[in-house]
Amino acid sequence: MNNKQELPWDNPRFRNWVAVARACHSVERALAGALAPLDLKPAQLDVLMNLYRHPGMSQHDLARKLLVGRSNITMLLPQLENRDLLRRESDGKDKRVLRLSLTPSGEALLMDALKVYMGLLDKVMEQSTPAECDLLGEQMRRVAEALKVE
Amino acid sequence: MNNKQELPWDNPRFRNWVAVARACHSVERALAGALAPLDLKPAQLDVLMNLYRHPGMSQHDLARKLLVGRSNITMLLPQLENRDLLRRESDGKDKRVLRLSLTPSGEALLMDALKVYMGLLDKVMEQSTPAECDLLGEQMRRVAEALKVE
DNA sequence: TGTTTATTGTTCATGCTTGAACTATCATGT
DNA sequence: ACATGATAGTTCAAGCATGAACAATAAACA
Repeated sequence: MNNKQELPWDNPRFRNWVAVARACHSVERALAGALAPLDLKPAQLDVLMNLYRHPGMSQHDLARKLLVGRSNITMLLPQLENRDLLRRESDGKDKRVLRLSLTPSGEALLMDALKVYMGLLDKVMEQSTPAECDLLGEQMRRVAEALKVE
Repeated sequence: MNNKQELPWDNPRFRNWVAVARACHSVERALAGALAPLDLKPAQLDVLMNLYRHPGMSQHDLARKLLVGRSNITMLLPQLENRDLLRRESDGKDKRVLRLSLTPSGEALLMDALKVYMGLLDKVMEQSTPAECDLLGEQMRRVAEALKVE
């Protein structure tokens, strides 16, 4: 009756997910270092990326996209707004919401940051074929989906 | 000359890594919620897991394993020690280091927490075959390795 | 031996994230 | 129109993680 027989480390899901978490953590920290010269942090880059793809977003929608509290957005945006990287314009129809969009300099900084990010990912995923890479993304999208609605 | 042609979102590595990061974030938050009844946080679970597998570790080694600063460990351990989940015993040969090990109740709590963790992973990775799962882990170990030595 | 350098763990100030309470605005239903 | 409830954003206190500076100890070497 050795309980090691049922240890999670013998389970593929567990063992491999631990690797996912570690890799994610490593990349996050490496990204933070690589973005430092741009005076940008990963969380701020996430904001810029989402505003680039979804201009006119509200803060609430942005918070949901980033899986983060609304108050976090409130604390995050003024820094970027003061650096003239994004605009917050109040919606004409609903005076509660603020519509977010990148300024040209915000877009320019985003492009620089994305080059940095891509450089890091190219180095880090060098050994994965495009097919493996797509399979990876597919699994991860399923994982995120499984946690979405609940 | 549309710069969208070279946007990172068209690049498999970028697009799929974004999915990895999002999934990781989701699982982390779901795990935090699932562990709440045990009054345990993901970072604390990481500590218990590592001490279970590597009893007698020093705080420095633990910090490196967890990809975290030493001061973080210093702030993290007293909570767990006060709950009688782990012991810190000074090394006889080197009076600087503290040897860490789980107490029986620490091990018991770890087992409970692992059941919770496994339950979450089973739900979340339900759609991935063992082979896919292993490939996933293999890629992630390569990613972590690529960031290791530098 | 004595001096210099490295390493372990701690302390502390800083910044980030969270969740709860709050205000202002809109939507619903009577 | 009016009451009720829902939603967007803010404020605030609390908890975590970080990195720099520090004390104690060990290692390297003259």
